[in-house]
Amino acid sequence: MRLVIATCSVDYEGRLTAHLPLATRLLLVKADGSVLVHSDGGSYKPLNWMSPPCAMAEVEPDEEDAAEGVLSVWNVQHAKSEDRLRVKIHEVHHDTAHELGVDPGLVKDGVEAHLQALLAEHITTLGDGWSLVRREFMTAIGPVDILARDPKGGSVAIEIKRRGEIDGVEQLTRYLELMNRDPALRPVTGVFAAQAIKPQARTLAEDRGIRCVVLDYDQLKGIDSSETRLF
Amino acid sequence: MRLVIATCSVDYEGRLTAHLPLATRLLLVKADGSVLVHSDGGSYKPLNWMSPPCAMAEVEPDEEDAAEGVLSVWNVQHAKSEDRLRVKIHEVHHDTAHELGVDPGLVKDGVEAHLQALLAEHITTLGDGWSLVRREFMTAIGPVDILARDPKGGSVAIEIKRRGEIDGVEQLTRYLELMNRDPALRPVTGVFAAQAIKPQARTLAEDRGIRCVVLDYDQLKGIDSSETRLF
DNA sequence: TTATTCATGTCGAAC
DNA sequence: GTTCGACGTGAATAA
Repeated sequence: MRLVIATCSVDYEGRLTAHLPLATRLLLVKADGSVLVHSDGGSYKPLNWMSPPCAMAEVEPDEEDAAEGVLSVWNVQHAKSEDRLRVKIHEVHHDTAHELGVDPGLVKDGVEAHLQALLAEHITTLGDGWSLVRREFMTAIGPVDILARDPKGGSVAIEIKRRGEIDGVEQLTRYLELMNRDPALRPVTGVFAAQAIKPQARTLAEDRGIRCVVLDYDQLKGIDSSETRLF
Repeated sequence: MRLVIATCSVDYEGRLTAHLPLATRLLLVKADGSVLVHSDGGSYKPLNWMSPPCAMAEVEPDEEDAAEGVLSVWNVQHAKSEDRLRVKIHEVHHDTAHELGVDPGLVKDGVEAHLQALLAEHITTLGDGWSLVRREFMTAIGPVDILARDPKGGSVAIEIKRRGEIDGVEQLTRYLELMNRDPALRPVTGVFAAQAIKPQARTLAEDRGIRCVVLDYDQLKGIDSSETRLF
């Protein structure tokens, strides 16, 4: 990993065209050749970048650039597309390289899969007499998160999202439409479950007869650990 | 901006829980207090991070951590949420700080708005005899990108995306459903226009009688500049 | 402020 | 390799 603090201008050409005027920035060159251009603020997203696979070539500036004070030009070319990043360096304030080795990677917890497991385990969160049929119930257009049975024995398709938005309702609607064509399954009703449901998504869901349920992740986890404690 | 190369472990707690085992990484502390943890590969996305507004406090390790070789602990706390990042530093290989100043920011070109303007200007790309009614035609659930008239005088709602995916078809479908309830507008047909259309989106659109059109950005731009050159 | 949509999205997993 | 959906999505823009 190479760290360069430099006064530079940057141009990107690819899926769009973008330009960064002359200013002092961090240029980060990773072992795989990828380049990030960071300012001293904003978010984790660089001002400009090139993703791997790519190759970085440091070349002499042409006459015109040299006359404008450019010391060096970095041409970063993506290996599989026409995306190209060009960094014109006017002044270098810092330039070091470091050996980091391969990173062991991130361990995550708390995402949709976990929500699905918790709700499947505690399906009675939806009401007394509910039972789990199966998780990841396969249909022609993909798996429904949970297939359950309500107290009256009716089939219920449950779509789980961390954030309940309109596209989740559309997804569940497509599943329901398909499943209700199957004589062996129908009638199938829907439940849209999420940690938070946007008003527009709720309106659309309820308009289509889909029940909306807000899940409390900590509470579901709490049920889990309190039950575990009993045994 | 502070650049630290350190052997460290990192824990994030917030919208999810994540852990990074001990390894050598770049720790980037920006002027606003935000922290990025980068490995020497992957993409522009850090392994872990804290977005502003946040505060970073460097504290002494507790006895247990110290016994495991921790020299220093960074507690990074988000100002408006419970999100917290904790970096346990075992060894520092590099530590420098740099003044960068405020960045003038990025200048972009070539996004959806531009596509919309180009297609509106060259609506006959869709066929001879087509005419523009208006851009951003307002409906109760939001603006339709372009409302046009086909050679037979029929109203056409056009949805433009850079990449045509299923949610764009759903969006257009909702517009069409709504507009076809209006006696003053109906019948309204649909065109789904994008620089590239995913097969699944195309299938869904055509199944619903929506015409799919692939836009060539460079060609549209070319028409533009060649016309300009004539006058 | 909230709500919605865009993104050079990125990323991972199924197919 | 391609397609698909999730993301600590983030960021900008409109309401």
